[in-house]
Amino acid sequence: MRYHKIPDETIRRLPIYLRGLLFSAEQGQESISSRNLADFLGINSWQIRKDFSYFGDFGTPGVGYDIKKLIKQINKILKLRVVRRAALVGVGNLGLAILAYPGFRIYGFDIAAAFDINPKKIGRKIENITIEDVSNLRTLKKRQINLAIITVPQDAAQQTADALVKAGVKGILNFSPHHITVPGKVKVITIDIAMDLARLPYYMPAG
Amino acid sequence: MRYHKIPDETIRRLPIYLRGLLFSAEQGQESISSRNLADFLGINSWQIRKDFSYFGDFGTPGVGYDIKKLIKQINKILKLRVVRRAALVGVGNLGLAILAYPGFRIYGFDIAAAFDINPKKIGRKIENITIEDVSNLRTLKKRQINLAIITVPQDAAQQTADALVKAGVKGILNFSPHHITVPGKVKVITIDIAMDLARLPYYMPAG
DNA sequence: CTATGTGAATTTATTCACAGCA
DNA sequence: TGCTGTGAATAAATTCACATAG
Repeated sequence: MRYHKIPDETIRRLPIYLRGLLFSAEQGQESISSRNLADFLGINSWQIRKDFSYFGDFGTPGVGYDIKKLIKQINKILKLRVVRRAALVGVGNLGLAILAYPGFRIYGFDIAAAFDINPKKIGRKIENITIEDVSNLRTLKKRQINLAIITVPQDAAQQTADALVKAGVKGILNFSPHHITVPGKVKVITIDIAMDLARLPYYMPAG
Repeated sequence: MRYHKIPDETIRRLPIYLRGLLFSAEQGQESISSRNLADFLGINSWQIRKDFSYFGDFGTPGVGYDIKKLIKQINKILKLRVVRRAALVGVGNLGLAILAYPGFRIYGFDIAAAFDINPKKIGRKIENITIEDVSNLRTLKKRQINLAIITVPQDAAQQTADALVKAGVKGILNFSPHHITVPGKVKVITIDIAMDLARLPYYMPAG
């Protein structure tokens, strides 16, 4: 299996592994067994071993996996080795929460700019970032920002995406609960934070 | 295929369909073809037809699907027909954003209570909800709240979950980027809003 | 002629079971 | 003995192609 393409589902799990490995590294551990990592993350150990087997040799039988090497390799696969600058568009409640959310840093992301359409918000400084008018979006290319997070109301999502694509953005994380259409070169991941709640009752015992 | 179990992946997509169907209904449409729904949601039309085929007969060849019937049926499957009351624990930035987020209502959720550990926040009123001390969590059972949303810092996630389970909660949407362990009867869905961003670079063209 | 509904084919992912190494 | 790594087996999901109904 060594030289096969890494399955999409494995790619989806890599950030989860990364989180667990970074935590273990922080604790001073140097290696971890698939079993221990499994318990910590709530994933099966054979799933972890299988996933890791798609790339390289990081484990020592009887001991476990070399944490540092594994972190390095996962970062390489996910192309996270360089710090990536991202722009946030829409500084409403959700936008504010994302600006303040510490979790982006551990994956190497730096939210470097924030935009809004509301004149009252423009110029305000949040988390060391000065909010700019959306008309400034076209400066993103020069500023070497090619990732964006959309947190605008859903009826503004598509036009925001259009402006971002025009500004040279190549990846969009869309928190507006609305599908957006972009040229094939641009990758979009859409998240509706309410949607996951919607399938919780299905899995809950009757009552 | 009519009488088979609905695949988990289909269940995951049902809330997406619901969103599209509710939008179409709002526009005054009475039926919609798999193709139109597909374009709107960014999903393949054959995937939609296959998914719908797992339950009942809602389509008319040459016309499309009956929107109202379909909404009713999806709500029934997801057990969303009754308004469900949910509690939110952790009124930080993300918690505030979720309290203000309108998207929960369309799936029939009502965030009916909010809790925090910080005495300065307790008693404050946000979106018509008075923030209570976490020690009040044990009143949830009496108040018939059996769903909860966790937005506390990650080191407090497990103990929050424990308190929720003790209070009779049966489903948890966990926004703390940390796996939590609960008895088998309780369903947990964990979301890390940064994690999805982490796999964006992998799918982006080089540059 | 348009659009559903579904068996069958294909692809993809998960799970198992165990050989082999430290 | 403990834990990795991986072929093989199983399961699940996607995609196709087309018969069928309005």
